[in-house]
Amino acid sequence: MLDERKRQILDFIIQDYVDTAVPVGSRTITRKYNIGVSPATIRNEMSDLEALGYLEQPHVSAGRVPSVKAYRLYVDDLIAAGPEAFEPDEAAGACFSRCLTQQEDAAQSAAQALCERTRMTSLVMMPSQPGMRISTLQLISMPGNAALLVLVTDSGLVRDTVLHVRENLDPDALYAISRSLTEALSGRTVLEVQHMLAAYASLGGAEQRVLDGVRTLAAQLARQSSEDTVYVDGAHNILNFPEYADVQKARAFLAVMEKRRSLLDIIREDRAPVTVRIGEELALPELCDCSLITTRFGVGGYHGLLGVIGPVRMPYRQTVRTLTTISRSMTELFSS
Amino acid sequence: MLDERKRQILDFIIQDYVDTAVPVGSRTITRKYNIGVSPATIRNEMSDLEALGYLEQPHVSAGRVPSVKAYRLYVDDLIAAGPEAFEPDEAAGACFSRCLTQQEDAAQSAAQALCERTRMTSLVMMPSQPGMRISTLQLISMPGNAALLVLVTDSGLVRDTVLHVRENLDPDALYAISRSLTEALSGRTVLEVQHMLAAYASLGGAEQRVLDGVRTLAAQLARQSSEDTVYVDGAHNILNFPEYADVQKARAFLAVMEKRRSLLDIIREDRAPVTVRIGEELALPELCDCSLITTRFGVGGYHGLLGVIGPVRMPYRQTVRTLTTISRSMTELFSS
DNA sequence: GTTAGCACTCAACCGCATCGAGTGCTAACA
DNA sequence: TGTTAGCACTCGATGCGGTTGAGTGCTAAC
Repeated sequence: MLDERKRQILDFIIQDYVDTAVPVGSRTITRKYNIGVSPATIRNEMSDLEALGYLEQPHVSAGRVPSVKAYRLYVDDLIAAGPEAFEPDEAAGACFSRCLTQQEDAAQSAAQALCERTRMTSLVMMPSQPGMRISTLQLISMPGNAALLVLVTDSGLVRDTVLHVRENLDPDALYAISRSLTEALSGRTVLEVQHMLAAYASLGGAEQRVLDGVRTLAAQLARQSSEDTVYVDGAHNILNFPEYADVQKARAFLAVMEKRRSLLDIIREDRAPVTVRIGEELALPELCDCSLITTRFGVGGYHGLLGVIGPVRMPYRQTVRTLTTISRSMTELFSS
Repeated sequence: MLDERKRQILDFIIQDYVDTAVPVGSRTITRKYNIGVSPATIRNEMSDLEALGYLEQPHVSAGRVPSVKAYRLYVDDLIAAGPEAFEPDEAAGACFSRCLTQQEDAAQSAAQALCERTRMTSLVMMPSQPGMRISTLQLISMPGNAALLVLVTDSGLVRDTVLHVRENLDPDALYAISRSLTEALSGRTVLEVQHMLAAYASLGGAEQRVLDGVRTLAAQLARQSSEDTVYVDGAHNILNFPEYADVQKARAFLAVMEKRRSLLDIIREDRAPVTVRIGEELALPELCDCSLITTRFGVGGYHGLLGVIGPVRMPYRQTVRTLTTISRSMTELFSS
């Protein structure tokens, strides 16, 4: 399609524009990248590239800017080699703490590491886990006539709540109750438990408190088991980019990041190891100057997504490296 | 000091400027607030108010803007009546969920409610709790050769971590270990526990894992017990104000909100039920266009702070109402 | 196929005039 | 003595024309 030189010039333009955010002129290219031809030749090539749809001119006396089609070409080449081709990003790996024991902590740590390293906006999607089952229930005595109810699921999720009881129960009694609760409910899905307990709505007394607590936690988990959750971090980093020097645009961007709903709708179906959406491909007017890269992590039945959102003019190669590195760490974490 | 009419004019100017963010001219006042004198008279009064330091002129042909001294006068009057004088802000109360069982959740919910209602930036400070003691330790069996270690302190804080053990321990055995752990460590401060366990650094095996887990949790709590923690929410709301239409300024603001350190240094010592800091009184150049209102909550030995940060031109009365309302809810929550 | 030369375009910048909101001052009035 | 109408003045905001300079497309020569 494109001959060698055109391709090289296009790559130079992408590279330069990603670095500087300034439209690239023919002289800039001859000066920065010694390519052995004069600006006039470059101009001819650039004119061809524009005719082919790879370049755009903001106005006639400005340099050229890569089009979405150009980024697409560049990115397709980049990821064609497969995620294995990316050498790990040590610095990103170092940001990510490996001694995390719970899903939520891991998701947040991954989001943090991603935006620490990329200086863009990161997102982590933990997929819904339908059919989540209860593994253990345990009551723990607390100071001040209270007890902590802890619920553990088969997938390793933990939720707790404080119950206020009238009399101070001794640990052995709490343990006995815990055992019978676990026996009664272990292996059931959180939805089943919710329905089962709806029947005991008016026992009264301490028993009622305990069952209400179980139901509350089951309800929380039921929501989690049916809804994908997204963590977003570093949304304010968008202010660092000249593309969002306009406060109105920045606000619109932040609003989208906050709602999360539309973000979820976009990424939910991603199945490829690496997916890149560029500019209008995102199909959200607020994000038309943005690109979104997502990678999958997880093993077996459990798959989540990591993503980075930044300006269309982003360092794709480096960002994919960072993402795949953190993805691998997450996969390791979840497979142990 | 100020005669009745001067005072009224000053209040009008503050009110109008808070609403519109536009310097207030003499004709605006006669038009909007029927005060029964001509613009010329207002001008004379405004000239006096400027000489007294209550008004400022951005430039000679603009209207007047209230000075920090004017806001100070206004605010001092406002809070002189004491926090009881503020009728509760029902709408704010409705944003705040009362069925929260843990400190962290409550703090976050309060921060959310505050910025939901004020559309500004909210902060919640939970003070350090030196001498925090361990109340209960409990191991709970988890699927996949793991155990959850839960630590409860005398102040009701809960921390947990997942331990990976080689063999799958049965619940009774875990309970027995929990009881002896609790017996050994209950009543000790988290610092003591940290030091005690440093001695057992190389037992090896499952025992080691458990002790390491306890030490990790104790270390987390030790940090929390010695450091005040601040929750910040809605920092991006600053973009809604024309004062921060400049992206550079907005970024500087967000950076301060992120670091938290300097925020903490400012509010840490607040003891009054309501404290208001206006503009330069905050002594941070990044916040020179901001005001900060804090209120105390809590009972007995436990006192935290709620705060709202917004432009100097903020609706002080309404904001104090919202803050005192949420403060009261928090106090109720903590006294139960 | 490449390149030097040249006319052309257009955003950015600057200076200048205009406009209008708002002021301070003065003199007249109640 | 306090209030007000009138008026000159100030100065930011807006708009306009000219200049500059980066960058282009085209043409002709190599």
